[in-house]
Amino acid sequence: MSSENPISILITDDHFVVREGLRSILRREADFTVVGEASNGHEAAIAHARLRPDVTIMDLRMPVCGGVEAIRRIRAADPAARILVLSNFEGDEDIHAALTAGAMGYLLKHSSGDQVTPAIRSLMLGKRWIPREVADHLASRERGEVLSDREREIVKLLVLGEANKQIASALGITEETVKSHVKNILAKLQVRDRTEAVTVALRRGIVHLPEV
Amino acid sequence: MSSENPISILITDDHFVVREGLRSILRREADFTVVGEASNGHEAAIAHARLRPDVTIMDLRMPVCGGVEAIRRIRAADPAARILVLSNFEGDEDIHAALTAGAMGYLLKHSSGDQVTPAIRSLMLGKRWIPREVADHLASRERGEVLSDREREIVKLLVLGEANKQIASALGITEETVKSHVKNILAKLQVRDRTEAVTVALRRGIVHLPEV
DNA sequence: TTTGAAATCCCTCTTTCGAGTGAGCCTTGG
DNA sequence: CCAAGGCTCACTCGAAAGAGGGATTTCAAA
Repeated sequence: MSSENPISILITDDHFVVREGLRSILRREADFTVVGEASNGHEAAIAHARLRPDVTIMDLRMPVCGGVEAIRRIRAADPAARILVLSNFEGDEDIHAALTAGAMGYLLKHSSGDQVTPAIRSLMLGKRWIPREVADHLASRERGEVLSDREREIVKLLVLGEANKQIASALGITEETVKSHVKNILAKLQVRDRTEAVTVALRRGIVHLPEV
Repeated sequence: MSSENPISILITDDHFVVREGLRSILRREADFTVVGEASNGHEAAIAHARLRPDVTIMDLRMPVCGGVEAIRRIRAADPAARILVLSNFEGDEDIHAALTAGAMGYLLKHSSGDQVTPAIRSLMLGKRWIPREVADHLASRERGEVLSDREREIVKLLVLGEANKQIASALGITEETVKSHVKNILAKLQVRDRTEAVTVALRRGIVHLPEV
């Protein structure tokens, strides 16, 4: 808009090509200035503290330190920080985690790309930017039942293929208790068995595949 | 190199930001010309037939039609086509499928980005471009046992959480046969149960999570 | 031709899962 | 205070799953 108030932007993404693409898109706006880049959540938090950008574009799935954790840290240091998530993933859990951590906007990478600029301008006006597509996923989470912390913990072990007995000893509880939790998880996720529970949990972003 | 022989490039990726990033990177080379873009495998095959680019940059996981299928089609129409895969995923199965389909190079998106240009130049010299990181994954596949077509088919159903009985009726075979296959799958993937088999298969790119 | 791998099927046996039911303890929020 | 939900455990029971044996046919490679 006005060249008197350049908008400073910090880009966070572990993919070089994506960072480059964002620079290219943002360059088209005369009042946008990319003041820094980070390739993981840890770097992002440090860079934000130093640069205090008007807007931070944040990927979610990054090595070392994920985007959600970075959002938490940044908002803890600066509650007014404006953070725009740009993620591949549309799991309702990812979306919810990012927004409750303090993100003000959420874009999907496969969206047409002409949304980046208006999203940033929206955040600068103090308004959120949540596309309907994203909001729908969030709504589906509210409708469906939410796993408790303990249940989430169990799902993580289910993903590793652990048997109930092993989960029990890992968590220091009885196998009966594990079975009880698993039963509740199956009901909440509306699946028939633990294997389906794993794929649904992965799709919804409740847990992620272990790296390598 | 020489401005007399501009190298024409087709970009295929479903993410706008990535396409933009590639354009930005390729623009720096005076003899590179991006002649077209495609956002899925189907478009890529059509665009390639029309444009006959010197090099095609290809993502693997795309909606409608995946990259591997696109590579097959393009190479069927033009066996000399030079295709450079640029993928997030490092599952040994993805890598193997792309290379046997006819890809001449394989880059990972999280690589530093300064590899794109040399990779293209390498392909133009008729040489492959397989980073050690990628080659290692490929080697790990060769070491480990490879699933047969039938076993792969069964794994797809395992991912959906189907019970042996349901898999049996879906494939028109006996439950005993399914159990036999599952047993072999567990042995080949070196896992304890079907749930772990699912996560390992997903990590290795043997199967993918169903969309939505 | 022999060898081997893949796919099919069968049988036994043990372990694990998951449904069903119930119950005690603790914390949090009306 | 009390209800609600989360976490814990117990017991039964039928249904799967998986280990461990074989066995057959087919088909392609050595």
